[in-house]
Amino acid sequence: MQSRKFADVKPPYSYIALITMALESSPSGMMTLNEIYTYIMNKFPYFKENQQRWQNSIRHNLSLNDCFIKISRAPGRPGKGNYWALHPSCGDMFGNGSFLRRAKRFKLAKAKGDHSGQLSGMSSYGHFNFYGNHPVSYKPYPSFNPLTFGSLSHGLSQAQHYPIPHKSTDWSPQMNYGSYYGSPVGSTQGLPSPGPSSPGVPGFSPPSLTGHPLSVSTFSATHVGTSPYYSHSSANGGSPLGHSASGPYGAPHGSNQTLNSFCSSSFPTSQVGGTYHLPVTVGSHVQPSHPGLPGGYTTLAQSPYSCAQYASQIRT
DNA sequence: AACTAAGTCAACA
DNA sequence: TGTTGACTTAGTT
Ligand SMILES: [Mg+2]
Repeated sequence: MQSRKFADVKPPYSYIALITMALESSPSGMMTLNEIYTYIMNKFPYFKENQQRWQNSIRHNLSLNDCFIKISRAPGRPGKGNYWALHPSCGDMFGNGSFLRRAKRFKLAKAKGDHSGQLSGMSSYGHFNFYGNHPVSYKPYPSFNPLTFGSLSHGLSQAQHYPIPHKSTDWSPQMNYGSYYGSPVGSTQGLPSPGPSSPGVPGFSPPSLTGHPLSVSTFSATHVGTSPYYSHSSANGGSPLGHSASGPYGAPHGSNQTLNSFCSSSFPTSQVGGTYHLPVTVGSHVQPSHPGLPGGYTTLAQSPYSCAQYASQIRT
């Protein structure tokens, strides 16, 4: 009788739930608009149709709701659009047992003057630094010791990480929709699959992407080997990272240099306009394989998440 | 019925 | 791609 096909039934999730589902599935916690589209379409064939309509709604929701934030692309990273992520304090938005209608919206306190960015909701991230729109001075989180990062200039070998767990909502359809996947309630069929692991990149030990993209954390990634990347570069041309090298990196492409790279996002994320920018505090030590040649230091990348971005970029 | 979350259409940057 | 407003639909109280 009901020859209604799976793809004809609208999934029992609001657009906000769908976006959240997509972002949670991302190892980095971030996705571009198009990646969100793709995720939703792949997961729910229903959205293969009427794309103009629902994709408009997706954009509308991203902009309108404070639970979704915009994170700029890493400098020099090609591609269109910014990244989107969950606001680190939006908590569990579906605790009321409905993926269609939340009990309350997640709303930030009204922006007064220019000192907005304060939260109205309870944070589920105890260690999150949030200094959203603070104009000038950054105030580190209590458990964050600025002195920890004083050693940047002599190379960081220890990882300082403030673990902030990824969110992992159980997206199982609710009671009334238990048959959505054509299987008993409680089945995990059709649920978001763990995202692909970040690609490996020479010179970078892939950082573990646990935590929120905006979380303050440091990690180290040491690698010894050939460094084909760090030739002298200007603007954003020479370096595949899109940064200009400031150290004594006159070495020709492909020459043997010992590269000890580390990443350390030591400063709070900044917010300019509505857009968040990841810290640019990643560095590397270069020790030339031939004695006598100077080593050096340069700023290369951003946070672990930026590194992951760069990683996929370099891979190409 | 009032209140509020969510969906649609659409202008515009 | 992203923001915003006007309007509609619909769930909660
Ligand atoms: Mg938003």
